[in-house]
Amino acid sequence: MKSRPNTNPPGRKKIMASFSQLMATKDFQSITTAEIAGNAGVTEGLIYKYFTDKKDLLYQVLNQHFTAFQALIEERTATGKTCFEKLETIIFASLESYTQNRVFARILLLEVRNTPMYFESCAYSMVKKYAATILDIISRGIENKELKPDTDRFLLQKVILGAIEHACLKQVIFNRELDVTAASSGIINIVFYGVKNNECQ
Amino acid sequence: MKSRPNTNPPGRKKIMASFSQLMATKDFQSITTAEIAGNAGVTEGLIYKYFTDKKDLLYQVLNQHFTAFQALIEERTATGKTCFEKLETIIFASLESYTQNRVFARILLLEVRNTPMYFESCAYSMVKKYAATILDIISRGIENKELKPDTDRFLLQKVILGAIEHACLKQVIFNRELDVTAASSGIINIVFYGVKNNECQ
DNA sequence: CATAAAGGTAAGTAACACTTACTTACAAAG
DNA sequence: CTTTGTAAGTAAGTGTTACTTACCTTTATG
Repeated sequence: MKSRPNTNPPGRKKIMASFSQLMATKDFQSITTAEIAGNAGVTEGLIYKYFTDKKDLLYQVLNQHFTAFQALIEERTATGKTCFEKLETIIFASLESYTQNRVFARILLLEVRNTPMYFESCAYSMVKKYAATILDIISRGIENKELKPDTDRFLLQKVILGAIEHACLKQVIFNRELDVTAASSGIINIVFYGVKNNECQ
Repeated sequence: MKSRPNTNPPGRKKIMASFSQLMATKDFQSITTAEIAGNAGVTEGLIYKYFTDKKDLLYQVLNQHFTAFQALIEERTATGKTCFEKLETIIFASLESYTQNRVFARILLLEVRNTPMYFESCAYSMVKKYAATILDIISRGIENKELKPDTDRFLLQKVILGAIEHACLKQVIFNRELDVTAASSGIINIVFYGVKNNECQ
């Protein structure tokens, strides 16, 4: 009675790949299970051997992408020194990931949030971990006096998260190009130095 | 042959009201056309006399809410004097609307963006108008030297839009309370003055 | 080699968005 | 007062599609 190693069966991999490929050109709703199966070269029933739901398939694909993304983030932010540098790195990496992997971005920013079930999925816990990373950098920035002591950590976190999303939202939706470097340095400059003009007029 | 006035038939109104009511407790996908009709006291077929689609119904309801919202925004921003005040007003009004009208917020922030069709709807042109209002305030702020001359207007617009959204996203999703005053003044302070600590340490 | 479990298939089902063909109300024109 | 054209509303389908159930096939090991 051997407990077979948790191998990822070829059918399962094919289904996820097929689905990812379809998501590159169509939205979730208009992709049918028949289409996913046909494109993967398996039967429709097999989808439900590995995924409870069509939505579950979506979450699993998102989770797969997010796992790679989170690893990248953690690796890169380890090297940064100041709070400023770390936040710029994380913003840059986020925007870069979103623009280089439009499927990932489209799923995360446009397709999953409409279902309550998502917020109980493992994909969402990855998002929470990502958000926590940002919050942690902010907290340390306050501690070492790099940031103003009365900074609202949670609000700053939300401003940064929102800025990242909206900086690439239009580009992701309409498949346009984005200058990642300019956007990330622009965001971090606004948030750090503010936009108020202090020069004498 | 009298051209009857463009009256809004009772059936149409009942359908929109019924749908709005259902959206308060359920997500779009799990609301059925039979449910909408039953709750409205009409037959299913009538929905398709007034709306091309279930999605079209969603957009029309959103548009209705947004029209009221945009009127509010325009009325209030007229009174503000400085760029700072105007932006604070618009952020406050947005957050207030989102928290007071959760259905509107849920539709706008979570339910519509997943379909390409939305971006051709009249509801989306309202959103563009709203975003243009913010951009206009920023542009004037740069002109009259209230904002730094090298401010990236479009990026600042995105930071503000993103901040508004993320400031209330969690509250909208999980139906929690939000301190609108604290959030809006917090956002505007971060964006105007920045979070960098300039005090001598 | 028996067998148990995982990998995979094929046919079917229920639900639901949307259609079609029809009826009723009603406001003017003749 | 009748005719007529149109808008409001109904009732009974229909095709598609997500999901199920029962079944076959391969493989690995006790």
